[in-house]
Amino acid sequence: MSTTPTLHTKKPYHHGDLREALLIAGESALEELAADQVSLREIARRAGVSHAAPKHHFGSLGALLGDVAARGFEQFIEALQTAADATSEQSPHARLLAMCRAYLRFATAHPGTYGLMFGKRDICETTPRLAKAMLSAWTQLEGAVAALVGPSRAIHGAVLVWSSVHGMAMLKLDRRLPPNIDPVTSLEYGLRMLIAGLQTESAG
Amino acid sequence: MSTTPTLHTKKPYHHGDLREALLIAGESALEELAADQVSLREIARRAGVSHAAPKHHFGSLGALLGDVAARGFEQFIEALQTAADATSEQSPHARLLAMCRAYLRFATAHPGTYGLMFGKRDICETTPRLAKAMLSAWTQLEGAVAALVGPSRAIHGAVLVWSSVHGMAMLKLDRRLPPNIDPVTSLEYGLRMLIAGLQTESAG
DNA sequence: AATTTGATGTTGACAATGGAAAGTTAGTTT
DNA sequence: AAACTAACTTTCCATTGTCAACATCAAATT
Repeated sequence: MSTTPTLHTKKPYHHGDLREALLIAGESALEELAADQVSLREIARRAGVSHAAPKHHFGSLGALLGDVAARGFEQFIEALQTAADATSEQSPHARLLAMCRAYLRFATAHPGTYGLMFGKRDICETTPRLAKAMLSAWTQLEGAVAALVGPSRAIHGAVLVWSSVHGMAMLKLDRRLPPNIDPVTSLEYGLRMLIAGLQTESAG
Repeated sequence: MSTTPTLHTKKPYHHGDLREALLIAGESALEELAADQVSLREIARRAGVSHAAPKHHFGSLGALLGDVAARGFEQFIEALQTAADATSEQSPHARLLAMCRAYLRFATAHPGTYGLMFGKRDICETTPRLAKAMLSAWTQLEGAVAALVGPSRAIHGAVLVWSSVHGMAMLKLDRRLPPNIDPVTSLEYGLRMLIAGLQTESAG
C-alpha cells in the first residue's frame, strides 16, 4: 500500500535531453493543435517540465520556435532529396518534378510545421540553425533547377518554381482557393507550363 | 486659464460609427505594429473606446479581423481593376500583366493587411463579407486569365498565376528568399515564362 | 409628454499567456 | 569537503480575449 519502491522511477529533477524533447514537443503541438493553442506553456507541459524551463535552453519562445522550424527545414530537405533520388530515370527533369511533388506532399502532411517554417507565426526567430537550414533548402532547389535549365537561368527559374509551389501550398493550407480546385492536379498542370516556359529559348 | 468652454466638444457616449472606425483602426494597427501587437484591446484603444466595446459590433476578435481582411480584399480588387483599366493597349496580355504587377505592389505596400487576408493570422474568421470578397477576387483573376487563354484553360491557368504571384509576395514578405533577389525583377521574368507556357498549344 | 426598450459603451472579473526574478537541486571542479 | 555552475521550479507581473453586470442614451410606443 505504501510507497512500493520497486521500479518506483521517480521523475528526476534533471531531464537528460530537454532541449531535443522541447523541439519534438513543439513539433507535435504544432501538428495536433490549432495554431493559437501552441504556447510556450503548452510545449513545456508536453515535455513534462515547468513553463520556465525552456528559457534555459532557448532564450524565448521565438527562439524555440525558430529551432523547431529549423528541424522542419532539415526534414523537408531530406524528403525532397529522397524523392529526387528515387526517380527511375534520374534526368534533371524527372528529379525536379519529383522534388516539387514531394514539396507539396510535405506541406500537406505537416501543415503546422510548414506554416511555421514559412513565416505564418511571426514570433518565430531566425536562429542560426534556421538560417543555415533555409539556405540549404534554397541551394538544393536552385541546384535542381540549374541542372535542368543551366546555371545562367537557375536563379530566376528557381524563384519562379519555388514561388509557384509555395504559393499553391499556402493557398491550399489557408483555404484561399475555390473549394472545387484540387491542388495536386493544379500542380501537375502548373509544372508542365513552368518547365515548358523555362526551357524556352527566349528566356535569356 | 480655466476650462475654456468654447468648442469644448465633450466626447459623446455613443461613437456614431464605431463599427467602421474599428475596421479602420484594425487596418492601421496591422500596418504600423508588429503582428503580435495587434490585439483587440489595442484596436479598441486606437478607436478611443473601452476594450469591450467591439464585442457589440463583432462577436469576437476573429470576426473583427475577418471583416478587416474583407475590407483589404475590397481594396485589393479595386487596385487590380484600376491597374488593368489603366493600360494603354487594353489587350488581355497587357491587362493580366498590369494586374499581377499591381498585386505585388499591393502586398508590398500593405504587408500587414495582405498577411491577414491570406491566412497569416489563423484567428481571423471567414465572415460572410470576407467570403464574398475572396470569391470576387478569384473571379476577377480567373476572368483576366480566361480572356488571355480561353475559358477551357482559365481555371488551371488562374491557379498557376495566382500561386506564383502569391508565393512570390509571401516569400518576400516573410524573408524566405535569398537576400540578393529582387522580387520585382523575378516577377517580370516569371510572368514571361508563365504566359509563354500558358499560351502553348500543348496546354490542353 | 412620459415611459419603455434595446442598442451601444463602460467597468470589473476571469483564466491563460510570455517573461523576469529568486529559490532549489544536482552534478563538477577545485 | 567546499565552492561553483547548469538545470529546473516557484512565484510574480503585465497583458491578452471573453464574459457578465451595469450605465447611458436615442428612438419607438403608449
